[in-house]
Amino acid sequence: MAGKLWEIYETLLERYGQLGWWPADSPYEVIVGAVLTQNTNWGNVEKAIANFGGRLSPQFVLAADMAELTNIVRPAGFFNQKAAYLKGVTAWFGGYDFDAEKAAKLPIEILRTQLLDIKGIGPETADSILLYAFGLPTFVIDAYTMRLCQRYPIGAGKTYAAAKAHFEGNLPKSAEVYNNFHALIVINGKHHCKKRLNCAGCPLERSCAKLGL
DNA sequence: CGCCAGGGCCATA
DNA sequence: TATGGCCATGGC
Repeated sequence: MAGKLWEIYETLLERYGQLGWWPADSPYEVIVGAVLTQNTNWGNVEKAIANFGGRLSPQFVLAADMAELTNIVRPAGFFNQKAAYLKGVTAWFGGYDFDAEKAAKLPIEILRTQLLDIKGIGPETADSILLYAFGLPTFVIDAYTMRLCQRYPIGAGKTYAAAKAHFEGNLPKSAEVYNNFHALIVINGKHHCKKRLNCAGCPLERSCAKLGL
């Protein structure tokens, strides 16, 4: 499995190591974090998670009234929408008895379609849930990944679907690889490949074209 | 003070 | 199908 993509993976791996990633303690917390982090700094998500005060569970979210849930979620921004989104995705998860292993036994395309039908769950949030909560092999394309694709000459395309197809078509179909690779892209994005780029010390700098800024 | 952060919905053409 | 406005907090 040669190619530029694999080179990037190995370069990032050498720098940051295996991350085995998503900062959460349970599949459901991954789901909540995936919604709350939409266009939002992760630090704000942590504040919102902390506001649950150990009560974070599907049962609590379903039972909470909107005013309370909105208040808990407030630090993550877009709180009115996100509180409603959490209700929706949690109700869906209830269809699988809040059991990630049970859900993961279904075909991934079925689950993905179901997730995309939920208001507030778009492609990135759906793929984050499938990969990081359920351990299923789907590649997550986020702002950091698109930015990398724009600046680094790998021909991944411009749309979410094109980039996802490019990554999945040039990597072994492995949830472990997808998980770690996406995590590495995010970590490197936070350190270096931000909107305003910070190339000093970036492990990819030698071969990066810095296209589109 | 302005910019930015691990998106997605909806109206418009 | 492709843009553009909108949603909102907190750190820097």
